[in-house]
Amino acid sequence: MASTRIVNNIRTLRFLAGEMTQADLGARIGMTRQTIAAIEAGKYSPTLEAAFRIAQVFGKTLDEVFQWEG
Amino acid sequence: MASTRIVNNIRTLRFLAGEMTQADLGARIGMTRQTIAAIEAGKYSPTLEAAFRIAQVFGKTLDEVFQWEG
DNA sequence: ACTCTATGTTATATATTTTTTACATGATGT
DNA sequence: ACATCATGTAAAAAATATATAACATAGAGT
Repeated sequence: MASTRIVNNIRTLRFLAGEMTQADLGARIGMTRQTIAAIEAGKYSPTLEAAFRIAQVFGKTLDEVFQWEG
Repeated sequence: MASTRIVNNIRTLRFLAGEMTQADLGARIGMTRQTIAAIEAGKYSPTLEAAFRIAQVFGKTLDEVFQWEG
């Protein structure tokens, strides 16, 4: 359960995108709502490919969506 | 063996960083040289956390190191 | 020719992410 | 009160990433 040191603003981005739901986001990128929830909660860090797909939905770069607390 | 659609310039960055070796890079971020080799070759996409560590070694942002062929 | 060093590659094991299924709760609407 | 919807959460299975160990090759240096 190694909670990651990566934070993200997916929640905010969903809100700004017309209150897009976790399920909607998941459906758009072929991922379940549970996985979206876990990533938002920082339970584990997604695959780079998953991260790219998420960022693309919001038209953002990776670094705009995810930040690393080195 | 689902080869990923993510490309990277780790190889170039290693070269520019004084021909840093795969083993050196791996040691710096706690990863084996085999894993570095596989990532360079695009055999699979790294974890977002692994990607952050790699980018940090070269002082680059994620998007400068990894690009997505959407 | 020999010895290093860096890299490629493969097979197997371990760790981590993601899916699937299921149940729970709070908010909203009828 | 009831139904619906978004979210939280958890356990087990499936998929994927990473480690470890081993063997191979090509290049540089002696």
